[in-house]
Amino acid sequence: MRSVRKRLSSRQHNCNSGAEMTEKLPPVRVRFAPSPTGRTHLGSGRTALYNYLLARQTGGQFLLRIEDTDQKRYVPEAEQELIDSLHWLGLQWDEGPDVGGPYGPYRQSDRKEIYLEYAKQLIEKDKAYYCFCTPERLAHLREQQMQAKQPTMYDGLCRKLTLEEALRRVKQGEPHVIRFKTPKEGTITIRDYLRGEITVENRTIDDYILVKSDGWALYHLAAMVDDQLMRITHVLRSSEWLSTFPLHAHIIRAFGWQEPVFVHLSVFLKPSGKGKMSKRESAQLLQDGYSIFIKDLEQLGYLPEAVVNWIALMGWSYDDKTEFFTMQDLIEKFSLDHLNPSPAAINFTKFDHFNGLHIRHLTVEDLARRVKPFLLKAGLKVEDQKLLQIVPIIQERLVTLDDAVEMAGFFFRDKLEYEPALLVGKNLSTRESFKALQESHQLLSGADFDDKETLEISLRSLAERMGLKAGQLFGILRIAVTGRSVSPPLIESMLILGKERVLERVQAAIIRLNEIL
RNA sequence: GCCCCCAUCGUCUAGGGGACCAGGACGCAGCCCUUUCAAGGCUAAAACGGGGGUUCGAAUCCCCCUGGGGGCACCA
Repeated sequence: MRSVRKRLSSRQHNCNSGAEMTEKLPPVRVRFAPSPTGRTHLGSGRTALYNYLLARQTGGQFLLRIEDTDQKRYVPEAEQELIDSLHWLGLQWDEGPDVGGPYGPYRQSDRKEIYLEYAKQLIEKDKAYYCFCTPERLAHLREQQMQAKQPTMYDGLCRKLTLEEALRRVKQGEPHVIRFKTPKEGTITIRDYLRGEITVENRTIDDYILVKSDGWALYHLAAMVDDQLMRITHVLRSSEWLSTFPLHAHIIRAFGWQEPVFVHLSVFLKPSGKGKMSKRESAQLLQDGYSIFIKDLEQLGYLPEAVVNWIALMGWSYDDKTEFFTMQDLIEKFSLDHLNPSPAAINFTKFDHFNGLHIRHLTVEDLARRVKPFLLKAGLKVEDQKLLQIVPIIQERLVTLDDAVEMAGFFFRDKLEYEPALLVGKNLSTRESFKALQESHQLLSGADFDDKETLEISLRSLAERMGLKAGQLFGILRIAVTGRSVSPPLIESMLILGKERVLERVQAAIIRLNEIL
């Protein structure tokens, strides 16, 4: 059963007399807390999006918190890419490292002392302890446990130390970490919004390290402290965190804090549905014109609107038919209650469909504005006035913005390149095709290029007079005028191109065909 | 190996015990429209992983199996 509403209603049935309704939440405080260690991908984008939607819908706040406590893995470019990606998607945060806010700093590397302070509180409460075991001993221990087919966890050696003894060794400068003192008996019951209650035996939860020997806190401590201090009400995060969720609950309870609502979002699987995306597969994807990295998508000619619509629907649905959503629609309609806990395979073909859909929803001016950089990048000399005329005839044919280069490039090129043999019409001889071009040129020279209907009628009657099908004639002219066997509608293209250039091109075609006659 | 989560067409999904010989979308196939390609319209093929329960009745609730996924760091 995938619907969460059902779980909730059965749970709340007793106190609710069964009158279950989807109600709007009071204002939430939510956060997106990425670690700038690599490129920003679709999964992060979706997590950020859902958080953002919830904040906007309820009139709450959306915060950006940078989780950079691990200096070894920090990549400066990653943070810039992250920010660019979120902006491109249209997500703005209310509080964050760049915009500030009342609960800062929003960069964990600026909060080192805070975490240390809270770690010490836990030690005082006997909920954490100093551990002096070396990484070597730990690695060795793990190896032994693996071999013995035992669960791999800390054996609790330093847990037995008295606080006095530990403090003495700390004072002597002995390297140490701080570990959480997980209860070893009983169970803990935690609640994930999508999955309901999960009960775990405490003995399966490790004494995780909270503070490393270099004094930096690990995620488990830092994130819990920050969420509390920043007054976070709902934590929407990747389900990769589900396995450490019991630990997190223990930490929160050890402080005596109230737990935010936890929502663990399903992960994205690679298109085959077998496992997460790997480096190698990402490279292959790019070859095919796709990418899981948001920044790449922009360059490949995808619309942020389409990305948002697409990823919103991977793991969430509104009803049994609506599929087109703008950001505004999503803000209004998004609900935690229609989230799907099972993993979803990424489907780029569907993404293409959404991109086309959103392209078709753009105004002509907007689409022209967005297509232009792609044409320029291809080295085309774009005239704005002409582009505005072209856009309506290519709009419904574009899958990505980049497609415009192939589709409309002929409007902006001086010379067309194509195989002369293409000028031979379907089921026609070279001579017949040559004749058709000559006749066309003559007709076009005297034609009026202001009216589509008239021009089309004249060309059709020319075809008829020559005993050709309209399609045969149009096919030849299409090559002559656009250089392609597939193009936007021919007559409209000719009108936009203008009489002079059309005649030039037909003339050039006659010459070329003459060469292979 | 250990722990946890998940399970409806190929894929994304609808499904709140009877309204379901399971609905929508992408893709695929066919047809219509048509100067090519699209877009649009119509039609088709396509799923409740298996086994046990509970119930008058199960895609829906429970258990087991199987399959899939995630985690098991002085990463996040």
